[in-house]
Amino acid sequence: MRAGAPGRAAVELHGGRTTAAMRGRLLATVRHMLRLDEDLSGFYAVAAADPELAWAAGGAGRMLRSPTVFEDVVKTVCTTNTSWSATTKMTTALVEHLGDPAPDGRRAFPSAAAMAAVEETFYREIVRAGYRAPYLCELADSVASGAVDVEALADPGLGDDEVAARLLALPGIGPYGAAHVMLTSLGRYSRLVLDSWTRPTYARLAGRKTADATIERRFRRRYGEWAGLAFWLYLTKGWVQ
DNA sequence: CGTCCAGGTCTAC
DNA sequence: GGTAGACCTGGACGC
Repeated sequence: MRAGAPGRAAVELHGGRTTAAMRGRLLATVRHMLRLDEDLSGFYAVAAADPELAWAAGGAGRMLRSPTVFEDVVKTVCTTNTSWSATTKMTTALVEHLGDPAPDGRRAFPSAAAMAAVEETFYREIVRAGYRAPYLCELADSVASGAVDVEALADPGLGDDEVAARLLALPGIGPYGAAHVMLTSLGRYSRLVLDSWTRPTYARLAGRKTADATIERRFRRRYGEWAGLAFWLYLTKGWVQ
């Protein structure tokens, strides 16, 4: 995927021939990943009245997500207590060793079944996941066996509290991970992602160090169910402006 | 070469 | 319910 003309994105296909059905599925996946059908008008209505976030009301806030919730959960575990370079190395190793290969040799992110088929030593020695190795094994096993259905967390019929509780029950997912998966993968914007990057970034922008509870109160008061998205955009304004 | 720590979580008080 | 300590790894940093 690459940027096309303003307001457009282009998808490049590598490898063999494609059928209309394949292209249809690909388009649906890309729409899903880019969250093109998301309705953020409720958020924009509030943001427009906020001098700090009025810029976002022009169309910001579509969080890129993976094709599956499982992939986002695994990647999120690989962001915890480590550097971004290590995160990319871990996820790259998963793809290179367990991913389903395409005709051109490129590989997709592995399925839960593929991840469940290898031993814990694979995650330690090849993926270099360290103490996360047993978390990744248990996660893959429970999803592959059907004991846990992480895709079901996208069900709009579920409340945020219920979804958060189920995410927190997953191995390697704590408050940060749950908030991160909810914001990026599930389109649930109420939780603030508080971690070693967002805290100091907020402190810098706000001009002073602030307790988590205070930050949450500020954003919840003004943005309610959109608090997490508002917080994220407040922090990342510099990325796009 | 030792220490610290990076987009935290879990366990045991 | 809140809070120390341990936890893999590897790059950055001070010595």
